[in-house]
Amino acid sequence: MLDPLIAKLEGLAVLTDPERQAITEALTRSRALPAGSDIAVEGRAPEACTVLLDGWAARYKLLDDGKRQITGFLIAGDLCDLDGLLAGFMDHSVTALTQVTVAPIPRDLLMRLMERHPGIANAIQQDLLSEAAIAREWVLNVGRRSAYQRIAHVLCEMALRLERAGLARRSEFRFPVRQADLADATGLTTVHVNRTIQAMRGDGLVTWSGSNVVIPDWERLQQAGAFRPGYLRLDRGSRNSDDESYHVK
Amino acid sequence: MLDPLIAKLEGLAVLTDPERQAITEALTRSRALPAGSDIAVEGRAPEACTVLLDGWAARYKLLDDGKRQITGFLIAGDLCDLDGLLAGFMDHSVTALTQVTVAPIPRDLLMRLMERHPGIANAIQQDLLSEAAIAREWVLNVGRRSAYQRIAHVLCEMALRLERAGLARRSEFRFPVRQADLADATGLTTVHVNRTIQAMRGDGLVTWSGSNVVIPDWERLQQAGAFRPGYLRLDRGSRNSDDESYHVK
DNA sequence: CGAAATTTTGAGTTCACTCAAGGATGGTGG
DNA sequence: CCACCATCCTTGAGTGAACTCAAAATTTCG
Repeated sequence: MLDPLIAKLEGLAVLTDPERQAITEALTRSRALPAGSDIAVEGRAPEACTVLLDGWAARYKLLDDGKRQITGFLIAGDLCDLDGLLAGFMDHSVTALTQVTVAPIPRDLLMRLMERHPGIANAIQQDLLSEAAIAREWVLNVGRRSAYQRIAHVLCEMALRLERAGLARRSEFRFPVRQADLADATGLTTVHVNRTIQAMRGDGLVTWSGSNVVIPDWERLQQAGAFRPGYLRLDRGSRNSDDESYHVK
Repeated sequence: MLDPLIAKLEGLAVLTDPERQAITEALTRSRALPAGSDIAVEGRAPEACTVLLDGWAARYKLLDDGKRQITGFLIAGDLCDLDGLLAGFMDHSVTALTQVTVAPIPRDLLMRLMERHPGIANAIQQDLLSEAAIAREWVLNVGRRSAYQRIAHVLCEMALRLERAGLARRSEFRFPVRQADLADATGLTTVHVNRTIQAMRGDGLVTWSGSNVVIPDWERLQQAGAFRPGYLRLDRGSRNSDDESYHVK
């Protein structure tokens, strides 16, 4: 797993050997940042696309009164500020939830990669679409699900994303996110998140000690969270990755 | 305003004359749909990109228990299912809130337009980015704002989007959305939306009879909704529309 | 003009919040 | 290696914003 970015993009589109190699070559310098660092800041224009190679991060927005809403979690392979790079400014910030390793892909290099390698361009567009689909699902999560469902739903999403990225099995994984972060992701308070998690533990839905999550019964958790994985596009990569699949009769 | 699509795309990127003309030519057949029609359906793969030429529509997702969450409103010029077309399936549905006029751009034609006209390709990418930014803002709206703020925020967003599209002034516009729809957009119940609107009326924030909204004091509404318009990218179109703007020293 | 859809009002309830304090956990330096 | 401190998790008690259920008033539209 030298290159979680390749794994991620291959989940979205088909890459050729030269394309894989070009990506590997693009990731030269990497650096570590401590937990709490801002990887990207709302309002700024990134000069490079920051790839998260290790650790956990979160997209978030702040209100003037200090309230914070997390709009998505990022794991190894995710692109932190691709949208900001393409749009010319960040509409949100990205913070490191744990210590992270990140690598920049300079703007010009990224553009060249996309021009020369249609597979990369396609994968990147699919990634943007995927991020948007996740954001919409989160609107639903925060708007129409109960506290219990919201937390179960977030667990389901991250379990499947980690599994797809080859970083864990869905039944057992590290989830190094504080309850305060989870509260900001679900639109709840820390206290209520705590009580809800305890209820889930009581129901045998999860074992959750420290940052280790165990899911004894996937089906049950999925139902508890009213989770339908469609929006994650888990079956992509082979399909919809090039034009041909659209012309199937 | 024969072509709200051109107006919309020009708000996102710079178009050349041939590009504008190509867009006009792409919009041949248009058809009317009654309120309540589904313009796009979750899970399906659109064969054409549906342009909303007139009327109001909404993106939404349903839960099994019948709860509905609207994740965005669409007005004239907006692309209903571009993301579904590019991704190969819709992660959400789109419904007509009023009678609407829509025009399809067949998939192949759209692809050709994007290949031949970099300005169009760019504008479409910017549109996807803009949709994603709006979805993230809605996560914040539903997750961390009070009922009062949420409704004020939605009003602010739509006022500015209508104004940008040249469809109305921000101080006075038609907002043909039922309170039940607004409830589904803000994650509230109809009853509570009703009471909150009445409070806003009492505070003199809005005049709202039938579908006519008047905003006597924009500044005050903006503050009431903790609204910051950055995510709408109102000042784009001239900037960030091509590579050059990024190379400014 | 009348039926259907939408908005409005009333009364009681609940889920999630606030404020506050007590435990647990983990990292750091002596 | 242990003591200490900071951070995070947990618990308790009271509160409140938004919800539910139900019905009445109003608007819309055929």
